Amino acid sequence: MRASDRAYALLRDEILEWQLAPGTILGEVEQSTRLGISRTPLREALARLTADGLVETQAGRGLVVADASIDSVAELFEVRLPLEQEAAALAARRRNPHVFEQLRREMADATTLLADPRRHAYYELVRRFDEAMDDAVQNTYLVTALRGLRTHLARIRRLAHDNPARLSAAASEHLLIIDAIIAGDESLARSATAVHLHQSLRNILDTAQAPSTDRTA
Amino acid sequence: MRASDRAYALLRDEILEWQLAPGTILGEVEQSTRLGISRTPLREALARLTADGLVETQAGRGLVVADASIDSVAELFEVRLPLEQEAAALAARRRNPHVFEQLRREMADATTLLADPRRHAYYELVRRFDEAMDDAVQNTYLVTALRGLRTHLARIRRLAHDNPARLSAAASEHLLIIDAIIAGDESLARSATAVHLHQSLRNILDTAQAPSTDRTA
DNA sequence: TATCGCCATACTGTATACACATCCCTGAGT
DNA sequence: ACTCAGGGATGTGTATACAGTATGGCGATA
Repeated sequence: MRASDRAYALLRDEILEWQLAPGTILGEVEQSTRLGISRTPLREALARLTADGLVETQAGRGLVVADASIDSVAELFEVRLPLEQEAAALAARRRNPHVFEQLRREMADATTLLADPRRHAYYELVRRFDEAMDDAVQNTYLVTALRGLRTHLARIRRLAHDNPARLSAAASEHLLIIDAIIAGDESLARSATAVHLHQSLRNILDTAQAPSTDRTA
Repeated sequence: MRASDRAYALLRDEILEWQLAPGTILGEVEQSTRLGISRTPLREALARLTADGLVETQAGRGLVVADASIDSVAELFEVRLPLEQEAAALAARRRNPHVFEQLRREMADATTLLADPRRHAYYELVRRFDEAMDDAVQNTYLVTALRGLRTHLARIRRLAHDNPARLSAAASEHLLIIDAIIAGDESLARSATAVHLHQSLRNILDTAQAPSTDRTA
């Protein structure tokens, strides 16, 4: 693997996991030294992160980790809703039923996966669901747009907390979306997606650490 | 201006204007020599173009200009419709009326602008309309997604042809969208956007050079 | 004659050196 | 004491050199 790829993946992870806080200055010399590579591949990594919107050029200070707060989650969902709805509708139209029937079986068993306190298997299942959607949609522009949103969502999600009850409910919502896709019911796919995103947003806002003002622990 | 910026802007223009055909191999040495810069800034430009989706890595051949054909325009509009609709609705909700009232006056005069056979002023007006929308929407994620789509649309548009009749009709459609935004009518903004995109797509498909099969001149 | 293997070449990926701009700190003058 | 100018240091942008890898051609052998 290329050094620039490793640098990109590492910095991306660190930003998404808030190990690099918003506003952190990303000096080329400092970061390349830290990662044990030269400035050339590091610059390439920073360029990609900038294109992703995870890094911004702040006048005078050079590149900094892009700002992010719970306030932007509403903005994010404003775009996510129409895109995920369209994706679900297109998936319902073009899906391979077998793929989603398999996912349906696994999602119906989600309770089992949620027994694990780390919930690794559950998140992996959701990831495979997203992947199956991307594949079924057969629209590279849509998938590209959704990927960008998911990146930012992953970062902001870290400010909120999942609990087993919410994840169990989310699994049920996913199940309905999958049913709609299998049935080829575009209208239901849109509605079920709207429901899921609504509940997801509510959970994030309800469990979020307070924005701007310090939380009173 | 940085050399990498110039290289990016130039290559981007050449790709959008089909001076660099899809599949063209972009060798680093060849291109950096042609543009009179070293490989370092050229690589940065190519990285940005890759992020834009205008350049792809083709296994074995390195970087090539991304494929594009009239076939992908349907895909493009599948994403464009929900995004532009949401943008129009948000703009109707958050707009500054004065900005759009000014645009309305100019758009109502579009016939005058269309007298110029190069239609420079007309395209400039449409560009300012898009800009006003982006500003009114107040959602960076949505604007980013739309910008990406517009880039690809600009490239594919070159395969079709505008005529004065179509542009005049398009101006009327824009006018209705602007009216809806000024009135704060989100529903009408969505519908008027759907109408405009439908007609726009139809025009592109009707006037497009034949896809895949050679046109019989 | 066809296929396999080897060698030369070309190109990408990385490191490093250099040029230029900018910002901050210090010192002197008002 | 405050301000402005100069200089040093730090950092980005670009060029170039070097290393490693992959590819294409050519030759030899079956």
